[in-house]
Amino acid sequence: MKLLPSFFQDTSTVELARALLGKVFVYETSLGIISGVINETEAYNEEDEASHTFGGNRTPRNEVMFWEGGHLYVYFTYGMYHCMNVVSESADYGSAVLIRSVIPVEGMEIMTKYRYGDTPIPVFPLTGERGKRGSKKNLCNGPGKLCIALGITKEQNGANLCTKDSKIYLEERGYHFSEIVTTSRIGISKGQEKMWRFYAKEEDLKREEKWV
DNA sequence: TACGCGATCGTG
DNA sequence: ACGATCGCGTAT
Repeated sequence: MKLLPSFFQDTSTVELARALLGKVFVYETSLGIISGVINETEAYNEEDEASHTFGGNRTPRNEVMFWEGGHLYVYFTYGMYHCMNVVSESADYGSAVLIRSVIPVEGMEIMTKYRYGDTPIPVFPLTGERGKRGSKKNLCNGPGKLCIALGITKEQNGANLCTKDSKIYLEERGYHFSEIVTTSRIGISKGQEKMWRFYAKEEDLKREEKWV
């Protein structure tokens, strides 16, 4: 069952960032289902100097951050990488949660192809040249890496995660982390005082026997 | 129209 | 510690 709009809209962005840990990100692609447990996030909102939307700054690039919670915001950075965010709160308030890492669940073979260039769909930059074959741990542990592994580009920017026929969505599957760490965010200069990064260690991952 | 920088990553 | 590489925002 897909997470509903209320899940994304009825809490603050910082609370949502925490609540997203343990949820499963799912992408139904033409090659098969790709999914992973979210284990690292960061919150960004209009009151935050590090946010694209600081002070209500609304541009073509960050437009999706102002849509209602439950959309996907994808942007391009460092001239090489995409980063993916889950839009939060209500329409016309610019806020989102950056997904920094997931633990692969389904479709690791597809992720490996996307990361290392064995795919017949050669869409992603630099996938063939770099690095060593991904272990489960190394495949999606970073905001740029996970977009390559999951096949997320600007084409998916603005996708609605909550419609009946959406191919990209989030689910509750009973995954649970025993310990959540709260820290300052990575790669920002302003807003370092905000403790808006949340992560869990992979070895803490547990799965309940039953789930809703 | 021009320029400087960045919510990164893998290698050294 | 550093270079790759380009879209976007800000300034001209």
